[in-house]
Amino acid sequence: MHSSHERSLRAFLDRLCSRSALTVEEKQAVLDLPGTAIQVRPNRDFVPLGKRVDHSCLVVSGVVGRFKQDRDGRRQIVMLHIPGDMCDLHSVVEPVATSALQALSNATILQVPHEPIRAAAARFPALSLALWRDCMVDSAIMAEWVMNVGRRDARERVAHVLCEMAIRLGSGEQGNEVSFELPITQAHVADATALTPVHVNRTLQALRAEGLLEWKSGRVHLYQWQQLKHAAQFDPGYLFANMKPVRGGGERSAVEFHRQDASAIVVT
Amino acid sequence: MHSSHERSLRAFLDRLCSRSALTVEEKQAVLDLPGTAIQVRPNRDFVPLGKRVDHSCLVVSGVVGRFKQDRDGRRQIVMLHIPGDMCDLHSVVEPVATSALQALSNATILQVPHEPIRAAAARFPALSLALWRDCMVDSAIMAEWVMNVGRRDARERVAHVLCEMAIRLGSGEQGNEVSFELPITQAHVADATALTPVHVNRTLQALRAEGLLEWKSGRVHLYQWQQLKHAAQFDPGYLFANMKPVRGGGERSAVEFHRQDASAIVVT
DNA sequence: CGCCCTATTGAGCAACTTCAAGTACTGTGG
DNA sequence: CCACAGTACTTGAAGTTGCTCAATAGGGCG
Repeated sequence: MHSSHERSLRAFLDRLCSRSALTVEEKQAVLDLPGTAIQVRPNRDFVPLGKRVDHSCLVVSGVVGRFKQDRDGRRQIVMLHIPGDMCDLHSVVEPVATSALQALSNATILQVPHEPIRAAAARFPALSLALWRDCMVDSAIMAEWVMNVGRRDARERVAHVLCEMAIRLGSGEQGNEVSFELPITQAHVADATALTPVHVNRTLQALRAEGLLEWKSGRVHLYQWQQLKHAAQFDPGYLFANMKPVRGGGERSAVEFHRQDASAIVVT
Repeated sequence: MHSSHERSLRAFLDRLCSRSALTVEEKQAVLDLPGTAIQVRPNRDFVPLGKRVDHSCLVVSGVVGRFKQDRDGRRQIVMLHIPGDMCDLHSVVEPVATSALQALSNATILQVPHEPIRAAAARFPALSLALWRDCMVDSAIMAEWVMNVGRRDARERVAHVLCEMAIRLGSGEQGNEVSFELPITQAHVADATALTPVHVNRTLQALRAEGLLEWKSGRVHLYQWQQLKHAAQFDPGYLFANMKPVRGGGERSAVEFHRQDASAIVVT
């Protein structure tokens, strides 16, 4: 029991540490957070719209979507969350949910109460900044999604989402090829890209026909990573993957500044 | 000189205090922040994409847009910022800009260096949470924009943006009527709603023909607020306006919980 | 084997775009 | 005070992308 709980928190800690340098004590404070694991069914809100919550939801396994819905039933996924994401971290400072959370596949969620998170943040200012920073990466992703859904055509949109998932899941590239598990349906892709399921289907067929990808039984193969990136107009800078973790706010000496600037946030 | 500088910071402090309860010392720490005011020309980046910045930009006057652009020149505004917004606050924890900042009208910006902000945040944990919370409101707005641009039709999109601006600008309602200054062009609305300028024009004409609004020489009149809200499917909860400011993370006793829940974030 | 969910296909349609021209502001200099 | 220039706004007609509706095929599981 306890070991799986700690493994889940470690995934979250790894996420934090990929962008923020933390001390041993700060890391331990994260690993010491309490939490209760729950199983959630696909396609049912586990955090409904407008709900005031007193815990954040760490995705342990599965894929989670943040949903908006209007009175006509039109749905939009505004964010996808993968294992290691604290999909609800913002609720630490703003506990009223402005979008619903729903699993897209069977998923395990670790509910981490806000109080201990706030206590740790208050005790370690650098940890507070790390959590804040994590939220800002999600924010940068949503900004990119506004662009994706607003200005790109169907082909670019679908390709872009897949490129993003490839990077966020840390899929190992082998040459020009990338592959990863993505246990979601075409209808979910439609909700994420603001297309209809029918059109997502046709778009995927076209990409498949070009030999750019394959997607069956929950596994995506991107056969021509460079070409797909280009087709999607995908520039991974906004994901802040592969960056050098920074301590505190990211302040740096003039020397460091020059040394690092050229290679900042470059992901091939 | 100094009095205008302090007035600008006070606008930002008011924004913070509308959602976060701060002590006198914390408030003073905000007002004591240094900054240099600059004038920026419309339609030219004052923070370019990919730039590493060491200050945040407080909008003193005018309207500022966060822009994404692709290699074909298609543009998307992912966020609008109004006076009192620290449009760049996220750069305190993530100094590399993933979108460009551009004024839409003549604007005055107060550049506030990161270092003193971080120092104040480290000294006052509640202030740190308040800043974080402010960023999360922007994040909630962007989530709503994904929905706006993704799933709503032209009429709803345009109406929704105007409703949002009405609330954020704190426009006084008189009965069913709202009015506010919005010094931006139809082309900017097109960039924000992911439409073409031509179609924005036609959409505004239709709304005007219905008697829902008037927009001339930079002033917007919404004549039928309730009807427009309905037409836009606008629910202002995501703006966290008119909420009761919370201390720290927003933790509350069970008693408070019940007392407040019913009236939380209700904006008519 | 049969059910349910997901994926696929086809045909007609609608919303929004594109291109291209023309009109009305707004501010500036004479 | 008017003429001019530049920007913003408006109009029309034709073209496309993606939607809607509806039906069929495939795949996993009890």
